[in-house]
Amino acid sequence: MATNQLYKGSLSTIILKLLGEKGRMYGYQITQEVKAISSGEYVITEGALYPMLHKLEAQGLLTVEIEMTGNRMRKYYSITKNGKKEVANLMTEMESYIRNMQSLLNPKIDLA
Amino acid sequence: MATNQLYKGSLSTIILKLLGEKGRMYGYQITQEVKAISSGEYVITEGALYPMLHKLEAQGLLTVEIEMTGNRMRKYYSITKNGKKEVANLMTEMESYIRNMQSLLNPKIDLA
DNA sequence: TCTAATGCATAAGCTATTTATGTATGTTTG
DNA sequence: CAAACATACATAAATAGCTTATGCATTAGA
Repeated sequence: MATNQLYKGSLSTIILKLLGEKGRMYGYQITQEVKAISSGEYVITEGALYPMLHKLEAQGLLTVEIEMTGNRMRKYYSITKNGKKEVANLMTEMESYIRNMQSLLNPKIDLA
Repeated sequence: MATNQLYKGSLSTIILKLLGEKGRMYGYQITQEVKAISSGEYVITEGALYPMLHKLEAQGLLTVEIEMTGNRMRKYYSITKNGKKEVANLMTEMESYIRNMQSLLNPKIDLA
């Protein structure tokens, strides 16, 4: 990973939002989806993903169902009611963050 | 700090960009400026600020001049040529981050 | 005169992450 | 058909970027 540090702190927001939009997804699928949407610029590492999924489940924001595709296990995650509340808060924080960054970093806003 | 984790990783970008725009600033002044611009939503702690200023100086991205205002010390920082190169890279990364977040979190973009 | 603000600094601890492994199945390719 | 790569889960150690806590000193305000 020669990538930048900016994505730190946004993983839970991304996971919850994605599950809120797309319905059930399994871990590996989330990594592929995020990589695709970000044009390969954000690659979620497994060491970050799986502990985060377990944490969100432990917090009651996600539920999990294990399914077998042939001999291969998949753990499908879905967002809970509390998860939906939480994602709304996280989205507000993200919007506020982006707004503040734009203020801080683009002082040349055209107010004309 | 009950604040969110999203600001992690953006401190160096903010400092360098601010110094690139405003010219010389001292540490405390940076914290006040950032707090004001973000409407109090981003408060840089001293424990984060000063080590970062020292790090950026050690990397040759900032230079420092000590001045006395009466009996009170101020350390004025200015951006170097290498700092300007670096801030350009960091800005590109920030723009890319924000673009990717908007793709990931606002799937309902009007393409109409 | 006590408190808050200004202005610097560092050390310990926390937390989200990266890096490094590990296990196992399925698919592609030389 | 064997090796490499993709799929799919998992965890532990190390790292990075902070927060929290503390310290010192000057200045302004209640």
